[in-house]
Amino acid sequence: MNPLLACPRFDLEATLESGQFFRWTRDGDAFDILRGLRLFRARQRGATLEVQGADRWFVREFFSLDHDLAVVEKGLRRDRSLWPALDACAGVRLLRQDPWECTAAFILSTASNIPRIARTVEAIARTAGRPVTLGSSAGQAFPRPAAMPGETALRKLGAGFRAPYLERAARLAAGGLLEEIAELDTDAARDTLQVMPGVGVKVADCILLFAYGRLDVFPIDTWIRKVMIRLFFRGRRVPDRAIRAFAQERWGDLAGYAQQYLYHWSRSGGLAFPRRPRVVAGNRE
DNA sequence: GGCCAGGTCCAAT
DNA sequence: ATTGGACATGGC
Repeated sequence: MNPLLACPRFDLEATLESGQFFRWTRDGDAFDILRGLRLFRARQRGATLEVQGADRWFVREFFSLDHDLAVVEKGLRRDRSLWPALDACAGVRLLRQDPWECTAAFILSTASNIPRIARTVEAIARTAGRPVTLGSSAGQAFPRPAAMPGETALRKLGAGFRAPYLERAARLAAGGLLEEIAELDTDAARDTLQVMPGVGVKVADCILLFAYGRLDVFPIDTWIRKVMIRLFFRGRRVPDRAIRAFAQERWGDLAGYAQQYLYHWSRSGGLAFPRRPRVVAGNRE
């Protein structure tokens, strides 16, 4: 009844903690995961994944266990500058999230932070989502576009200035906008996503990378900008398009993984950004 | 308390 | 085409 599946080069915990997905909780050595309308539980033992509440196919798809991380790592290792990030992110995979859920979360992500995004997403689900259960644990799925609360309610739930964006985006999603995306090439898909209010280049790229498996996109946020400028542009300010062009040319279809590793690594304190020189007891650090 | 936060929108160069 | 400020809310 509980599927076991092989998961070579996979780190469940690190993947969930890498900031791409917000609907999970830890329960001892297991994780409760809400993906779309499904609640399932996963526990990793070495290269084996034990799952309750979802079939193998669903889990394999969600965790992108079909991605060949050996190829990803080998390709990215050509860049010495990526070694620390690669070492820190072994087994981190890009997920295939529910497109609407991912869209909503990243509309909420603008000028915010992970704990707050997760909190607001959770609040919306508690208010408007369908109850889902798995054995003794229970949760609420994130509401489908048509069931999203209105602007006023979203504000009360902590969406802030993003509330009207989210409401209008939900309307567009309910009209089928997100179903078109899969059929389009990446540039057209990005343009189409940006029709939704609150979705600019960065958010669109996150959606493409985290929900549609477009591994060639390279979302640039403040962390990535900082780390890329430091690693590859000698600390000189450059426009985002220069960073994108660089990533695209350098990493191609691996750019998405490069981004995720750089993001997770830098955010977990990896780069050891030189702190402002501190003067301590007359000694300079 | 002011500043910044997984940006985007809009108006003014 | 590029640049600057506003936008809610919360944490430090």
